[in-house]
Amino acid sequence: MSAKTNPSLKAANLPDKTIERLSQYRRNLLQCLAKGKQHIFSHEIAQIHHITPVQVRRDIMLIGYSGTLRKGYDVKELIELIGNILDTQDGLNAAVVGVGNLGRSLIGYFSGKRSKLNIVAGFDVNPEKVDKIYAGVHCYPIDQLAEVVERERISIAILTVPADNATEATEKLVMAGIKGILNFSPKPLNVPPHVYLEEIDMITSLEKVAYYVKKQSGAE
Amino acid sequence: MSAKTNPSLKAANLPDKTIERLSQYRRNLLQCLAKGKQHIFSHEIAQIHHITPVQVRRDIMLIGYSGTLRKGYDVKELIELIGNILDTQDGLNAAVVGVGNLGRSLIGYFSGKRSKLNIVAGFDVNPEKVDKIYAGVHCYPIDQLAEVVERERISIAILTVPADNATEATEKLVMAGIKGILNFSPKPLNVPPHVYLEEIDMITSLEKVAYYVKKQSGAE
DNA sequence: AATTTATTGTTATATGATTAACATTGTTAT
DNA sequence: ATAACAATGTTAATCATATAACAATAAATT
Repeated sequence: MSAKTNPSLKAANLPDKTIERLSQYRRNLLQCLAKGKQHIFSHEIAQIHHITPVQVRRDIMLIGYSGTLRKGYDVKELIELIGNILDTQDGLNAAVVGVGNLGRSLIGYFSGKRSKLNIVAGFDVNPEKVDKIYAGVHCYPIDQLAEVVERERISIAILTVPADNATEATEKLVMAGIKGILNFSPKPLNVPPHVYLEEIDMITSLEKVAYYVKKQSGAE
Repeated sequence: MSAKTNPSLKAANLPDKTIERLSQYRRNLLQCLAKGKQHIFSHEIAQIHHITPVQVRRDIMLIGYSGTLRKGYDVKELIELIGNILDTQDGLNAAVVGVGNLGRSLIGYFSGKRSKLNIVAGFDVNPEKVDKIYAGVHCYPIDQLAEVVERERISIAILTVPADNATEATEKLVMAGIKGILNFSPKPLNVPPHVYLEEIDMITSLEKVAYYVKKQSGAE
């Protein structure tokens, strides 16, 4: 592929926020497609996501796709193109580390949904959970982490252990060669630069809601 | 209170990201305090959270607090001041709507942790869950929502219902007078402008991790 | 055929957030 | 007492993101 015409090169530096929105666009585009909708306008996408049509068009521009005037974007093509950006050809495997309520909720959520992003293992310290199957996902003991990560080609970890175990678990994940971590624990984690870390801080999010509720309620 | 000296007025327009960080600072400051640490430098806070000391000082400046040279910030005072920003005097009550794995995980997480932000009720459509107690939280049927929200003075909803029920549940929440929603469902929700909406999109976050893992792994 | 309209695609501007630069000042060392 | 230092506090510059302005054009209308 020549550098000039390679669209993935153009997409090499997509803004972070655009990546997030592409994921969200795709989810809804899939629903549109399921409903038989073949074309969609930027303002329709915008309305669904409560953003401006310009933003939608800009995002789509950045991934190098073009719609047709007066007809909008071809839903199927757009989905495919977003897939080219977000997915790998062979898909990636993920593991849930910490099979508590949250971990099981995530397993249930993903099981069988995406073909390009699969949860293929769970890990837990609790012997009662080990070797059980949760929504089709086998739960292994933590000390088999390195072994299973290699065998199942797991590159992503979803960290849902209690705060006190988060640091230790992270070290093991890094040692095992994990490439990306989605951290739900409220502890700031230390990972080397080649491991991508994404945080979901539910407590902070809730406190933020509280802050804005307070603010709107005529302040103190 | 004069406008000039009222610190809450100054704090009226704190950046969104600062609010998030304040919540995170506080969590760790509480731990520091528990360990007996009475003073802390900006670079220490920064190291914990993997950000720059300048950012920390700037955030603290914005809330109108001052440390002492060579000694850093008084941990206790800083915690208190962050509390003034984030908390209300009497605290706020929250409800978990959708008592599945995710909902229960959140209930378990918060139960008895924060005095200023309490989960006081759960709601679910499943008759088997109704009137059960989860980690001290009573689960009500959805059709008692308005009633219980008023009685328990609930202003915040944590929405953890399946995607298909999210829109309907949101309407009911808005009708019931909820002031802020923390939405875990992957559906874009429609709320009037006086209701603050914060989204946690776990699927998008995971797809983002996948994207960056792909990107780092030598592309394609 | 000419004009209007509805839409996309792109460039320019504005806003928001982070980082850098630097000014300030107690404390320690000489 | 003076100088050097280690920290804070603030202003300025840079960077990222979103919004606004507008250019282009195919389709519909007259």
